[in-house]
Amino acid sequence: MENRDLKQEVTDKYSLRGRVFNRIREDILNGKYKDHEELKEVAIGNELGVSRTPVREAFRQLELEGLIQIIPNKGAYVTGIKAKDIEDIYMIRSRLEGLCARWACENITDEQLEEMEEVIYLAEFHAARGHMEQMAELDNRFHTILYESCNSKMLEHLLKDYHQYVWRVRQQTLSSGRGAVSNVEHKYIMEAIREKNPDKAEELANQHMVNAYENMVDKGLLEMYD
Amino acid sequence: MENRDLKQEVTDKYSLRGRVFNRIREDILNGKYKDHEELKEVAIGNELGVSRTPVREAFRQLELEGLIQIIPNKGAYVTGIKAKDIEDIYMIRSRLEGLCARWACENITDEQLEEMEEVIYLAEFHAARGHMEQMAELDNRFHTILYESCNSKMLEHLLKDYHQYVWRVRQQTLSSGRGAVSNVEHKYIMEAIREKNPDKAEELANQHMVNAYENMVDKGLLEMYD
DNA sequence: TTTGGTATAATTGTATACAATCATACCAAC
DNA sequence: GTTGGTATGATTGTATACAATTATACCAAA
Repeated sequence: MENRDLKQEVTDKYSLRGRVFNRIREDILNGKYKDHEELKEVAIGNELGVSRTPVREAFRQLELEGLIQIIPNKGAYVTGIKAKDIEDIYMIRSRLEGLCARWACENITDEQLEEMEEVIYLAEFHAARGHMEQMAELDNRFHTILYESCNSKMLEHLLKDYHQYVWRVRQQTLSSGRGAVSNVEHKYIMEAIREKNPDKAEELANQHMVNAYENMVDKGLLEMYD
Repeated sequence: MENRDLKQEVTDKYSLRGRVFNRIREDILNGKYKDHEELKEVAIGNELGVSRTPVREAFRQLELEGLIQIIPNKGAYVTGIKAKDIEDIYMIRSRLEGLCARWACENITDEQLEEMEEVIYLAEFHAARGHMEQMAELDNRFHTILYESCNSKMLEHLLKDYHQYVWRVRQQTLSSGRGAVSNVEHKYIMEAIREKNPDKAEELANQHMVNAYENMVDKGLLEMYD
């Protein structure tokens, strides 16, 4: 399973199926295809200039990702993200990011720790100036480093999936004033990891997710998802 | 996403792709296809009496399940389960079963609680008589009820996936004398859920998984996976 | 013997053709 | 008007044909 993500990346870049998969995934996450909308193989094939075969294969993958539902002999329907899904994902992530931070305590490399510190330092800078674009990018980088530092391809893959899945919601969260607070929490998590305190790291990372979710609820950012 | 599993089941039963998918999945989990073995589309198609198309679609799903790795223009290779994967899964499950038990406290129905109690009662009976087959089945039922009682399709689906994934290992665990102990832990979890004590339920379910894993390590059941 | 290259075979990637299933429209019987 | 059924069209399921890529075998040159 090592290199799985790398190979996947290669596939996505060079095969028609991979390009179709990414395209539809983005279109769903960005709201081009709305909830319950039917995706027809020929229509999408024509739109992207490919035949039905790669489209069908992409559909099978999208189904397992939970983004569409395929009803045999009927069709493929978009499974829009709902407020309940977001809540579930954030709670699941809270437990798993906690576990990830715990494992990072014994597996993180010096290079990763250094990069984390740099990311947090940079984020302080951009938070003070309200640079939302950069904040989103740095938040991404912090979590990606954390996921990769736990030495578990299983957990890393799972967390990256969920992270992607709620991407659109996270954008809004960060641009709603929580960026600075979030970054302070990142700093505390990093410090717990650096001092190899797994209980503290797990608890902080766990709480970090709960806070992020509660912020979204308070700001009413989930009301549009029902 | 409601009914996703149901529909999936229908697909698996009646479509060639579904049958191919299940068949290969089983063959990998049961060790017929060994680690790093190459799966060829035509060979498997001939063996099952179908063309390459349903085989290819099944491959795409198996890849996302992590059971095979597809290298573009080269082939599909079995990703054998490794001892490290099992450890990761059990630790991930420990956190998630804990969360599941917590949610069950406020969402479980009276019928589900009753069925749980029946399962535990029956398991006491069979444990005393060393009926391994029945113990495995009842363990399955307990966890399935628990997963379905949390009112989260997301978490339910995730836990069912992992549960399936480590199925073979679990068989051996239960037939190694832990069945009775495991069932007592089930009873405590159920009681915590019945008295609506989420903190206790989460902690007990969490520890239940850790215990199951440590038992496997002690009994040396993981040594064959490297 | 080793190395390099070319031809051939094997395998996957994609497109298309045909079969099976499902949705719709229309008409007849009541 | 409503119900039931049949015919038609649309859509998915599967098989197959062809293209592109990769692996293998063999031979020639060093």
